[in-house]
Amino acid sequence: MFKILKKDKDTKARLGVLSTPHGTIRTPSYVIVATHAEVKCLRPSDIKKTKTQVVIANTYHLRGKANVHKLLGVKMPIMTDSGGFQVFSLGFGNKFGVGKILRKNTRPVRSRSPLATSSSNGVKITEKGVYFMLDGKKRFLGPELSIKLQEKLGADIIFAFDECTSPLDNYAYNKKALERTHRWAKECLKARKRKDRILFGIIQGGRFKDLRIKSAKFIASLPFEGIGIGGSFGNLPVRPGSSGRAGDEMVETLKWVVPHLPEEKPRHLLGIGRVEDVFNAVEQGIDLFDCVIPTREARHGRIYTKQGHFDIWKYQSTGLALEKRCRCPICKSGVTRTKLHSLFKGDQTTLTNRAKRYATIHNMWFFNNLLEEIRNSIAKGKFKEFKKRFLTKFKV
RNA sequence: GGGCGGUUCGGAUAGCGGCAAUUCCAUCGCGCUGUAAACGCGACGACCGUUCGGUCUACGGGGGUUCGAGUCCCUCACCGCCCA
Repeated sequence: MFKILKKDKDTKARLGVLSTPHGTIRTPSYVIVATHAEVKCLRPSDIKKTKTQVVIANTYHLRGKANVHKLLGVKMPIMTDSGGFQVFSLGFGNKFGVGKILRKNTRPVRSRSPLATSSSNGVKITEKGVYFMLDGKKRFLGPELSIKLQEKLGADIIFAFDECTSPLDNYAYNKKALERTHRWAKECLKARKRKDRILFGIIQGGRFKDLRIKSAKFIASLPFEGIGIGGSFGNLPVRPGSSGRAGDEMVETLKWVVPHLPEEKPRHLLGIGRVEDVFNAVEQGIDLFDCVIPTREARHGRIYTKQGHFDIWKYQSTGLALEKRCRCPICKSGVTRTKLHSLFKGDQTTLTNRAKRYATIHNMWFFNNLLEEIRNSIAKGKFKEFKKRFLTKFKV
C-alpha cells in the first residue's frame, strides 16, 4: 500500500504515499509518539491541529488494553511498536544509564555476555522472548504474543518484535542478538493473522557493518510490507573513518543498509528525530521516523523555531513571539515567549496545563510542518537546496 | 511591667558542642533521539590552586565557658504570642 510519487535526483530522498485503513500518510513523515495512546499534555482534539498524520503507541505499555483508536480518540493512522525497545531501555539501558545513542559522557560499562540468557533490572532475554516486571508482576513478551497483542490493539501499522542492543554491546553480543531478532522476525510473520495490517520487519546489527548488511538483506528477503531500522548508534570518533560529529554513525549505518532494501517498501527509522537527523535520514532514503523530542522537550520548556531551539525559562520579559511568522495555532492565537514563560512558571500540577500543552502543540506543528516543507522541496526537485538553506539558519 | 517563644546563605526551614551547616522554593548552568523521565543532573558565602584540597568570612549585636560554640551561659536589640 505504498506508492512512490517521486525520487529526488540528487539524493536518495523519495516522496510517497502510504495508505492505511485509517487514512493515508504522505511521506517522508514524522510520527508523533503517543506511547500510552495519548500524546502527553494534549487533548485528542489538539492532535489534529498540529498537522500530525500518524502516531505511534506501544505494545509494552498498553498490554491488555483495548483498541488504540478508541484510546487516542482521533481517527488517524496509528502504529504500535512491538515492545522490543523497552526490553533495552528498561533493562540494560535503565540499569547503566545508557541511551541508544552513545554520548561523550556515557559511562564505559561492559558489554553483555553473548551467552543465551542475560538479566538486567529484572528483564530476562531468552530465545523464546523476554520476561520482565510490570506492575509488580512477572510478564512475558515474545514475537508471537507481541503480534497477537498488536493485532488486538488494532493499529494500522505494526512492528516485528526485535531486540535493540546497546551501543556498548560488543560484536559477539550483537551477533547473538541479531540471530535472535531474525528468528523472531520469521515468527512474527508466521504469527500474523490480519493481512490488512501493515507489518514492518526491523533491521538490527548495532554498530557493525557486516551485521547491519546481513540484517538488511535478511529482513528485505522476508515478506514484510515495510522495513524498520532500529538499534543503537555511536556518535564518537571511536570507529575509524567516523569524524565524530553528532549523527555521523547513523548516516553511515543508513549508507550500509539502505542499498539492500527494496525500493517499493516504506522505510521507518525508529526513534530518530532531531532536526539535522531528519534531513540526513530523508537524504538517505528514509520515509518515516518517530521521536519523543518534539513532545518531551516541549514539556521540559524547549521551543523549536526555524532559527533553532530555545529554552522558555530564559524569556521572562520580551514581547517576542514564540517564533516569528509561525502559523501554528499557538502562535496564531498570540502566545508570546513572555506569556508562555509565565505559564511555565505557574501551576504545573494539572494534567493538561496550558504551558506544556501550548509548547507541545507548537513543537509538534513545527516538526510536522518541517516534514511538509521537506515533501514540498522533494516535489519541486529542490530537497538538497532546502536542506542546506534550512540548516544554515537553524542554529543549535 | 511580667511570662514564654523566636532571630540560620534571596524567601522558608533542619540543626544531641566537632559545621561552610539540612531540606523546600527561587535563581543559574547542563542534559533530553522506537517515553522509565508532564522532567533529570549539577551549582548556589568569597578567594586561591589541577583532582583534591587550602585560606578567609559566616548562623541578629556584644561578651563569656570550652581544645573547639549555630548549638551552653550572660547581656543588648528586634519580632511574635500570652498575662497585667
